[in-house]
Amino acid sequence: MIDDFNLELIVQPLQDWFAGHARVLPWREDPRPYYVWISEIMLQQTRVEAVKGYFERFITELPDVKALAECREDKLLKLWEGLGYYNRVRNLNAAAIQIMEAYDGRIPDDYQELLKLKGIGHYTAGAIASIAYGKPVPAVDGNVLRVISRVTCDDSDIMKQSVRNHMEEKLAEVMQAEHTTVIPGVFNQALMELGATVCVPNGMPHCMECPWQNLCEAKKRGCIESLPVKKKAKSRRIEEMTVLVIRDDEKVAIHKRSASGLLAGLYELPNLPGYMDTEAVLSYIRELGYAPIRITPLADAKHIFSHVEWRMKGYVVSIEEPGNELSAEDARYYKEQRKKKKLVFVDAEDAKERYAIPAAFAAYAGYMNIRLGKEAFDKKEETGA
DNA sequence: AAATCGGGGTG
DNA sequence: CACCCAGATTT
Repeated sequence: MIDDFNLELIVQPLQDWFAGHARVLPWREDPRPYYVWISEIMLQQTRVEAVKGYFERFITELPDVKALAECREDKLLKLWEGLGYYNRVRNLNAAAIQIMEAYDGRIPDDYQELLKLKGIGHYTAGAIASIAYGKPVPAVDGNVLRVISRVTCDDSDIMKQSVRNHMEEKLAEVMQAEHTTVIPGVFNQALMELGATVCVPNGMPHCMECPWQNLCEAKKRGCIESLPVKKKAKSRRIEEMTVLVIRDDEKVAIHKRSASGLLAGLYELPNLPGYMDTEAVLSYIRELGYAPIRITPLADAKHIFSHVEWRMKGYVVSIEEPGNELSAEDARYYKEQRKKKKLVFVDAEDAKERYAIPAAFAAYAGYMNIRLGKEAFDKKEETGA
């Protein structure tokens, strides 16, 4: 139990260990508030390795709060493309505007003020206040929940908000004690570093490398593998859909998703609910007023989100613009249809440079001559772009 | 309190 | 395949 454990004991071994084992990370080289903020938002539910490249590109492109506040949404989404949880970057933009208007462009150093900013919750407010400003407030993330529940051998369900609040309180007491040796930014980062590199979530923790190996209650009692306790997540629902690569000689059709919901505001390949056969696809294409020349079925694909699984059937449809055999009335009707479906024809270069397209369509990206997801980012790293 | 919101690494 | 990750917001 966390209440039966003297948390003062963990401070010095942890901070000493961190001094020799902190990873070198881009946002640690210059922990100015703006860099801490951006990195913490990117790191939400996202691994350090995935964030590194995005962080460097983001701060180069948008070096300060003002630049972030003035950036347009399409560019923000493009900078975030592949990172996921796209509301994070919209919230960054909204918060930057808040900071410009209410805080004269300066990121607040107070925990309660930070909490008022869009996209900043308990964890991130604590991280910014402690790492960038040295304030003694906790930053409890998944690593900290795991590490503390193990060292104190606490079997409370860490999915419950009440358990998280209680852990924050206990850590706040330690950090704000009278003659504490806690260095807030070091202490919080060290807890997370220990969780990420030693007291790991997958597989066996590396207890022989742990600065707490002689005081860890879970290790003493041999219950490390049963901690932390987490209620199981609900299983995913499955959605079947048909994805279309509609193209002529030079361009391919894309579609802007709705402003709310899954992948809000991103561009996608046109798709239809359910599995459709060749004939159904061809009649859909004709409804749009295009003349299909050839249709080729593609390999089935699957994409897994946290709470949904897409099972996709794909087709490449080559089309040509209808000639002047169309009556003026028909031409008008078709134009209306396309507008209603919000299809945009772009060439591959534009799709790659300007439009944020989620990794869910990576399996079919090759047919539009672009790359998506991790492949896209690795490719950019190679070419130094 | 439960659902929503991405994508990739790992055993 | 399941689980998890430097979580926040909405319902």
